[in-house]
Amino acid sequence: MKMSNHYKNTEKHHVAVDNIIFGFDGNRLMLLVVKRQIEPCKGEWSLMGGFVGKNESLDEAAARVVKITTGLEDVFMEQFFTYGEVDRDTEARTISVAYYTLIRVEHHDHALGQQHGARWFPLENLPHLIFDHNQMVKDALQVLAVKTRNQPVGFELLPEKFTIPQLRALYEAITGKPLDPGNFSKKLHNMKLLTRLDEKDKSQSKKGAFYYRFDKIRYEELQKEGLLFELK
Amino acid sequence: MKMSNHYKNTEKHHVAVDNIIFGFDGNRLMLLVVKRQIEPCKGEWSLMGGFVGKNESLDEAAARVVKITTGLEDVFMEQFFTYGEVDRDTEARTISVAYYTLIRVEHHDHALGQQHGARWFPLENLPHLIFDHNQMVKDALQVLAVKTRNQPVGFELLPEKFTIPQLRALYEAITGKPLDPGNFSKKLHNMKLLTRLDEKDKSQSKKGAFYYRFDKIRYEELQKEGLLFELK
DNA sequence: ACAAAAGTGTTGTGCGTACACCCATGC
DNA sequence: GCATGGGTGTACGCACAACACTTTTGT
Repeated sequence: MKMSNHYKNTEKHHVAVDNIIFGFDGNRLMLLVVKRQIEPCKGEWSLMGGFVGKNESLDEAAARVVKITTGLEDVFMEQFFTYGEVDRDTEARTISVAYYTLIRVEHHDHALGQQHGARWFPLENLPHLIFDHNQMVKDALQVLAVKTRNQPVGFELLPEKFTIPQLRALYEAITGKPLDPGNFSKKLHNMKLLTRLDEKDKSQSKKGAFYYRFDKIRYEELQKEGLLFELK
Repeated sequence: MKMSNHYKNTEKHHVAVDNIIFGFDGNRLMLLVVKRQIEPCKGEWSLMGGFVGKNESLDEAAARVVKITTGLEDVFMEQFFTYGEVDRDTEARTISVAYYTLIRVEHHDHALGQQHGARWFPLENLPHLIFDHNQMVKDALQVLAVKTRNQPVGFELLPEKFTIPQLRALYEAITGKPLDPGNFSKKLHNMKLLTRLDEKDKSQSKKGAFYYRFDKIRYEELQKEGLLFELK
């Protein structure tokens, strides 16, 4: 353990991570929020978050809070902004590094969730959240919407097997705008990131929509070639 | 002053801001770095940064460090990532919120800069910087390059009056790729964001290139209409 | 006259959009 | 057989890339 410290006279701050955890129920984009377990604002709705530990990186802290409520590891997660207004936390100055996370709702451990007062809300019908958490959600959604335009984000939110109309519904939920079914379908096929299965979902139509799987291998190949991130 | 504090048993951390300050000398993209004035690594090259004060927001801290070395206020500045690996600072755990800033080199107060050991380096010829600062520069440049594709960033780096070839050189420096002079020129005119002056710069060619001014009013109009940020 | 850079014109191509139309099937 | 959503085909336009070509003027 190091003894001398040239920074010892400089201010220290509470640092938290807050995680905007998105899910998708097939129609609507959902958000996982929790009943806050500590004062202040104990019992109010809040994003899932936590203080950054002494020997824990930011990414580790963000992953930790996801695991606590959902039981999931290795999920898609991205830091997007750090909130540092002096008075954002009513108790004491806290700087919060915000992440958003995309998970499959059905993978999530509901028992564990309930234990921690977690609950899914549809995005368009969120309760009031503490501090600046509602703003964080808005910002996260916007970042997600921008990403969507250039990158095939969103597969993380769907089941292993999904239909193109399901994927379209997800994109409509993210961007808030209707998409042309035909064009969407063709675009996806052009990307060649999906593998069609010999099975149809007939719950939505008589004809039925083919199930697909996301072709991760091909995705990684394309990324290596830099084709996806490149807007040309 | 609040006495009770429910967070009092939670860890606190040093929090810094580091600012990637870009400038442009007409040909090359430049970076402002300083000789570090505190231990550890005193005397080594470093990004301009500082610890976040007790009653100071992150944005305020980032603006403060810009002003210290350049004398400038109200510059274009954007937070882009927070670095929180446990060992990134060799002295003590420090979480750093990184910003990038675009300034006009000629506006910058050189005397003030020298006083603080500041110096401009061309981006392609940077010295070794402390900690993860070289990585920060890389990341900042990539963010800037992505932004460039959808938004007319970069005017902040040029003088009031500039020629289209100058602007093109800047974009080439940011993206690292050559651009077609003719197409670039036409594209800019189509945007209608520039006002042509009755004056030419003949230093680069016999024919001379017209000077332009950035039409901020028109820019703000377009932004309001959401035309610029929209990739459609 | 010539060189050299600024800038315009011309054409091809690929992609997104709009939308008509065909397909499969349960009722 | 008809309604319903899934999916294909087609036509148009725009934005961009490629590049030939004109303009300007110092030497």
